[in-house]
Amino acid sequence: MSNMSTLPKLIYIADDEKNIRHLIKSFLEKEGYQVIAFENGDKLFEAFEAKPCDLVILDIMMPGNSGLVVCAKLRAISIVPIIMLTARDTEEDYISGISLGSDDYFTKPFSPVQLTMRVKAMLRRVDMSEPEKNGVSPLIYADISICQDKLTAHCHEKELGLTNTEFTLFVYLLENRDRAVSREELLNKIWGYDNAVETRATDATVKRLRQKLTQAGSEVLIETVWGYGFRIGANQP
Amino acid sequence: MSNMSTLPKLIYIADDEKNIRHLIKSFLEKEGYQVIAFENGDKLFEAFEAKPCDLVILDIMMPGNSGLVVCAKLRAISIVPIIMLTARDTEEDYISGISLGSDDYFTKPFSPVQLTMRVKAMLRRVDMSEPEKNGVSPLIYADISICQDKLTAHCHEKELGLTNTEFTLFVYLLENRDRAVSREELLNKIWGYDNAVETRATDATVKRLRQKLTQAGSEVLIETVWGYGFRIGANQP
DNA sequence: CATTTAAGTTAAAAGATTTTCACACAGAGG
DNA sequence: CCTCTGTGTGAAAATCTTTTAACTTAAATG
Repeated sequence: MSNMSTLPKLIYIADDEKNIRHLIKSFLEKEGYQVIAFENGDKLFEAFEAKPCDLVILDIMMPGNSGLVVCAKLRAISIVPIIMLTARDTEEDYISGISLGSDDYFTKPFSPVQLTMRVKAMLRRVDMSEPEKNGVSPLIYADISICQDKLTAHCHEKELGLTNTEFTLFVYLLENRDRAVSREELLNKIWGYDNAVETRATDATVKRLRQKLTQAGSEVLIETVWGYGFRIGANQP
Repeated sequence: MSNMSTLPKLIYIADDEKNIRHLIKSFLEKEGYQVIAFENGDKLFEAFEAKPCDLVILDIMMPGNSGLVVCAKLRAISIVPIIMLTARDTEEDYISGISLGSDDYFTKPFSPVQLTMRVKAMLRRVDMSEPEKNGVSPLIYADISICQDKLTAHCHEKELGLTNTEFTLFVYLLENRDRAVSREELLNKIWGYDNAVETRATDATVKRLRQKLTQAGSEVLIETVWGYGFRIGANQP
């Protein structure tokens, strides 16, 4: 990363599950952010009043004030980007109806890579609006260019029309272009930490991805590393 | 190794079979890592809470909490790389359905050399992401260069297209370029510790390897040590 | 030399893994 | 509700790898 020269961004997390808290914290710290975790939303709010941060991640289901309440309170005093976490099924419907200012939300179990991508994109965006930086440098590989803000992938001006999973997987492979990635790893990073999907789910997604790449006439290919996983590569046209 | 100047990496292993524990331990220690072995996962987890390590190797079938549970617990508090070991057949199906965060897994009996390679690759990767080291120095011998991250071998820009076994065998010979390696040794290190394959398996693999080397026009050759095994060498062109 | 033992070659069999395809299922949006 | 889309699964088909077994060739030995 080249623009990490400025101050590291500060991120607050609130989740009553110690495990999740740590998981998110370590993932984001690896990206170079400064992360402080709280065991409930009220403590986070207190801290925020004392010292505002650049982004907030809030679990909804927590002792004390619900994440929703904290979100509203935060939103009342700040436009800090907020990401909400919800347990699948339990609150999902409830949430989708309400939108009191969170900028995004994830259902558990979420994909660490996707969460990280989203955080990066959000921070990039606020970073951009303050100075007058114009564009984000897209992720480029051979004839493929990816806009992580728009979540689009282009090949020669043509949109690939990737779905969510495909996009995340593709970006992950691209970011690890210098090595082979195992199926296991993909499962954990893309699908999430306690998923219960078969390993072949990766194959299915890769297959669809390959198809779209081929259709678009890209020279990029997802090579198979037999008995292991995949690796990004390109034809020499 | 040139970048071993930093602190030695710390690796935790949990396996109830004393033999396996020691086998892995000695292999990894020979690579310069600091290794601590535990007889079950719970002890490992305790130790990890007290002092985190850089990589974890977990057997699944163990007294006390299953390796799976420990893996999930670890994953919840850390993104430390985890490698799981499973007995073939016994739990494989069971496993394939579950994937709670291990970064990789091996089925017993596994190849010590491959396990070591994988460990090295993983640690190299995390090592790389912290500072801004760019490339990994490839393993080079004569006109052959090997990228252990991509699992590829090149000769004059040309990919050799080695299979898994071929690759592992080749790397092993290359790393022991200064001596002859017996068939027995290869069988143990590459094929695994309690395999039941015929000795001829090595010959078949070496034959294919030689063929691919010749086809690629490499000057590297695998010499035969009569009545013993093989040794790497090269033509003086 | 003849003999014995080891190594190299093959091709076929056996084994694994990946790819493909069709279908089921769930959520999103009319 | 119904339809559409995105996704995961199962099973067959296609591939790719590895092992085995039979046979040939080469090296040592007396």
